[in-house]
Amino acid sequence: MTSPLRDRARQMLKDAGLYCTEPRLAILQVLMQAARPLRQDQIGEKLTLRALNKVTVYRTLESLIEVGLVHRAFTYRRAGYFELADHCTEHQCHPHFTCTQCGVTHCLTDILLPLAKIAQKGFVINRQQVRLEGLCPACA
Amino acid sequence: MTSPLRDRARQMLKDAGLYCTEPRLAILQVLMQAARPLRQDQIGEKLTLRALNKVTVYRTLESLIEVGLVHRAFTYRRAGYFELADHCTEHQCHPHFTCTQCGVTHCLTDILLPLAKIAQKGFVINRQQVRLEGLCPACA
DNA sequence: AAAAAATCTGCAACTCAGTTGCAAATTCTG
DNA sequence: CAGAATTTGCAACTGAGTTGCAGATTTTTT
Repeated sequence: MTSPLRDRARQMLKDAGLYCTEPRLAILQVLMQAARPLRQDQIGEKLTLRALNKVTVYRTLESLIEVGLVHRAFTYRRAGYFELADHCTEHQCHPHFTCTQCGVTHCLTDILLPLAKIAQKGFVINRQQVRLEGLCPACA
Repeated sequence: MTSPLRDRARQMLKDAGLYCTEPRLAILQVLMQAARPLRQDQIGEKLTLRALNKVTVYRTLESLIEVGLVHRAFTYRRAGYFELADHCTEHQCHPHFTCTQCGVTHCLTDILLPLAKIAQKGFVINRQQVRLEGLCPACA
């Protein structure tokens, strides 16, 4: 029960200082083969060897995130926050910067993405959102 | 019970072709005065005239989104999706493009934001995520 | 301005993602 | 291999967001 993929996963866990357990190996392998961000339940479905309790999946993901092997990805649905579309054009919204200290959101209007470059490659953009988090000048 | 803010809200609803109701006026006004994206419960708390059922708040936000007056904003927590951090440096993750048709996520490595420009203004960036949605070349 | 039509609101009950406490199982260390 | 440290699974829970439906409100029609 070994494979190059599995060995790489094992090494990643070792390097990160995490216990090398079956659930972690399995989940890491699923993510390494994924072509897109996956939800907890989608990860569960892709597990071949044995089913894992969803609590385990969530906790495993949490540890993998903690050591920097995995991160969370956004989607428009289930975003949880709402704001006026005020400063946004049809397909593009000004990049936002949210200060993790004071919570205020700044609109960085001059840091727009070079959309033309993307369109040039044949991508049709229907929704764009850029989000930055950190400390604003006042809190830094 | 009228004010410039309220009048603007009223006009926005009218222009959008929505019934001009008390809950919609109230919620729109809250969002117009907000310095940051708000959750449903935070919006509820800021309502001064009268309390609104959370179902009403959610449905109102949904209609406002439908007509383009409001949009959803991301946060790292509660993102719901997970992916390997593989291609990401410490504070910066490659811009992602997700095709709404086939669901595949592409990494657009050469469309990075000019981070230096932002740092120059005194912002400290701890987390950055750029997400694009639309049609990929194969699906367009 | 009243009545009819269209739409919206609130309630109660529900679904579904994600969390918590704890005992049993697994992994690492010496 | 034994003991210590950590992880896993279960069951039960929390909290965001949804649904059906009856009653209320807004707009349109006359």
